Amino acid sequence: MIESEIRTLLQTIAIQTRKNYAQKLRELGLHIGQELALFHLWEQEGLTQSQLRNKIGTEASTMSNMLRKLERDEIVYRTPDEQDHRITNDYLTKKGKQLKEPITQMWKEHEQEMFNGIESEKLQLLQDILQKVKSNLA
Amino acid sequence: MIESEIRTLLQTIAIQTRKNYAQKLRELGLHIGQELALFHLWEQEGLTQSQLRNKIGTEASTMSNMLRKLERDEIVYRTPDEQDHRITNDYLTKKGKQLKEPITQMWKEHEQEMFNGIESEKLQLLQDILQKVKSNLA
DNA sequence: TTAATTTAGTTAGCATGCTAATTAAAACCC
DNA sequence: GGGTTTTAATTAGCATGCTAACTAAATTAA
Repeated sequence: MIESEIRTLLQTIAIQTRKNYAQKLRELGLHIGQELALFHLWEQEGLTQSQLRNKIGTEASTMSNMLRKLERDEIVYRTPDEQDHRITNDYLTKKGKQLKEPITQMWKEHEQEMFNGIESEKLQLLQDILQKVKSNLA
Repeated sequence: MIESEIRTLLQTIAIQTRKNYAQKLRELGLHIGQELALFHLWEQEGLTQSQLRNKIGTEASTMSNMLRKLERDEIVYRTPDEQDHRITNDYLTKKGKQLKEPITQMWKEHEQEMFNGIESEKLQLLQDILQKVKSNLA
C-alpha cells in the first residue's frame, strides 16, 4: 500500500529532522522544541503563555515547563500582566535575541539539505499536497 | 520561502499525527513509539534489542527502557540468547499478538483520513519526492 | 594466552510532552 | 452583590528519547 509507505516516510523524515535539529540546537545551548517558542517571540515579544502554546500546539503544562527552563537559562524573562493577573507576558533577554541569527542560519542550511536537487515545480506540488493532508487532519 | 513552508507543514503534520496516534494507542493501553517496536516483532519474532533499535532509529537506552515497560505490561517477554550471553531476544506475549489487529486497523483508518481526496497519481509523486527528501537527510 | 577493543544492554540524569488535578484570578449570570 | 463558570498557569506523575557513564560478554590483536 502506497499510503502506508508515505506515512512511514513522513514519520521517518520527521524523526530524522528532529534528531538533526536536536544536535545542532544543543551546540547553541537549546533543547528541541524551545526554538519554536523563540521563533514566535522573535516575531512578537510579550506574547502570553497561552498564545505561545496555541501557536505551537503543545499543552499548557508543556509550555509552562519549557518557559521555566528558558527563564532559568536566561533566554527568556516573564512579567505578570498589569491588567490581568492570571497572565504572564514573555520576553527575550539579550541572550535570547542573539540566538535568532544562528538558529535562522541553521534552519536555512537544513532546508537546503532537505530539498537539495528537487525542482521547484515539484516543491510547489509537494506544498499543495501537504496542505491538503494537513487540512484532512484538522 | 516555499522551503520553509514545506518544512513547517511536515512538522505540523508529524505533530498532529503523533497526537492522533497517542490518543488512540492510549485506548489500547500503549504509549506512542511502542507500536513501532511491536510492528517489527509482528514481522519477525525473536529480534534482539539492537536489531529493533536499528530498525526504528532510537538509541539503545530508549529501546532498553521501552522494552522494560512492555515487559512489565506483559506485552513482550525477553530471553537471554543461548550462544551470545550479551544478547536478549524479544518475543510477543499472547496479549502482544492480539494488539496487531486493532493497531493495523488504527493505521488504516488514519491513512484514509490523511490521504482522503488525493488522486493516486499525486500520491505516487508525493512518495517519489519524500523518498528523495529522505535520502537527502541520510 | 593475555591484554585491548568492540559490542549489547543497563542506569542515571535531564528535557519534551502528555493527562489529571490544583490554584488563583477574571468573567458571567441570576 | 454573591455564587458559578471559565480561563491562565502551575504541579505531580509518567512515558519517550537523548547523552554519558557503566557493566559484562565476546572478539581481536599482540
